[in-house]
Amino acid sequence: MNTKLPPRTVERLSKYRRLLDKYKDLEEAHIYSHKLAALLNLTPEQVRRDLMLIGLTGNHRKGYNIKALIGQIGTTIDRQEGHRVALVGIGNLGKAVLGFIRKANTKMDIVAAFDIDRNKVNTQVAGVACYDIGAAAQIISREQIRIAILTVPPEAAVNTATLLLESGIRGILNFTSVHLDVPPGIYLKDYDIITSLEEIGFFIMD
Amino acid sequence: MNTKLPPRTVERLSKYRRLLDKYKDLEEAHIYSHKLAALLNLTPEQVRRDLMLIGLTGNHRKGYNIKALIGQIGTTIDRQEGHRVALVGIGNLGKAVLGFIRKANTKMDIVAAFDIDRNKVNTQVAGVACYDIGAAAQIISREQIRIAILTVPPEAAVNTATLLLESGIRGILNFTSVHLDVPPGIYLKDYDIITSLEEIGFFIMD
DNA sequence: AATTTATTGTTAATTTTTTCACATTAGTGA
DNA sequence: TCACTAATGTGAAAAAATTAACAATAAATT
Repeated sequence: MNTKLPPRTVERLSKYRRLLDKYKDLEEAHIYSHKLAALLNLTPEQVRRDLMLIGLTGNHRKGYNIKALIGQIGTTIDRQEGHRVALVGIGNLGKAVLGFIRKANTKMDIVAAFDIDRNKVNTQVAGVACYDIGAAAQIISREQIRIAILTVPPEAAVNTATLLLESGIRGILNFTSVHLDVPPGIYLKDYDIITSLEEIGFFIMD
Repeated sequence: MNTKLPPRTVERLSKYRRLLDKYKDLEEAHIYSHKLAALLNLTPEQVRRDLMLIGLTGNHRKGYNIKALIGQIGTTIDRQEGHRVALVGIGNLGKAVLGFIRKANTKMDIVAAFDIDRNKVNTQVAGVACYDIGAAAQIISREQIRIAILTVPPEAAVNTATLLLESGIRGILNFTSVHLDVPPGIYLKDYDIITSLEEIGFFIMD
């Protein structure tokens, strides 16, 4: 588990696996770098380099063994015991995230969800126990949760994030479009829909 | 409107504006590159270079004028007439996207939504007219929509995307985690929640 | 068994992006 | 008015990421 992999490579490895997961029981046992590249709008060189970086070696004639590839990506980017994740904010976006993860066959397990809505607290949402945000510190600690997905309304973002960090969260996927100030050692990843859209707007030619 | 801006710069410009939009009527009239950098986890040099690239010039003593900054980013990355956008797939994620855009004060206007659910078709969802996906070609052409946000279930992704492209869509923001094959000239941007999570999982230290 | 072919593995070159370093400069205050 | 301070603006250097190029090679073919 080499922490020196470039972030872009880690992202692509995750994508290779997710794509090939669909292929693994069907079709061919092997795949060429150029095929994989075409399926993900990358170059074959990039694919080969990524696989080289995780010490995976292909067959000069048949390409890469799909199961070996999935396995090697797993031993590289997964933690053996998986990751225990909290979903914080069970609105439309939160529910959508639950749906994605449930289908995805990943080592990321959502083991608790938090909200302030009394109608949601103490129920199950898509099979996940939902707690009041006030219980977050206790549950996160008890359940040893290290990653949080933040899908609360923007006005709640900063306070909620502070609470999460105090509770032992080490990584946050922040969908709130609010800037979060996190101390060193915490891995924060922001995603902002508007930014993505505006980028598309700029680059489409008219 | 210089099409030669690096994609990263365009992303950051969008973020500067979104952040400063909140500041523009309050507080100071100016902001320093180091302040802006701190607010977005960037370096001051990066901020200054980005602003330099769009021809914006600051005051050596006061920093950058916030309104001028917002204005200049707008003339650089916005199309004057705005962008007409379709939301395709009105599930949880689709509704969440609607919410974000409604709040965001952006030039991206969602002017139509599509679904196959009879309960949604011919209603308004968050103020947006909802049509049957079968009417997409007609509506997209009539409304001159150029950008689509794809939030349909994965099994519908490829066919829906094909339909969109045939209808004149030039840019797609794809949330389906399904690979889309698009011809040159079409700007495709993928976002995959699982990939983001797995990246966090890899980089948090334990 | 030798030849051909198409692919991998990897070094080198290139391009892109970020950071450094510092001259320039607008305002401050002695 | 004249230094002083704390910014900006930007060329140059460095780092990161991608792409090109091609030797090595595994299988298929003759």
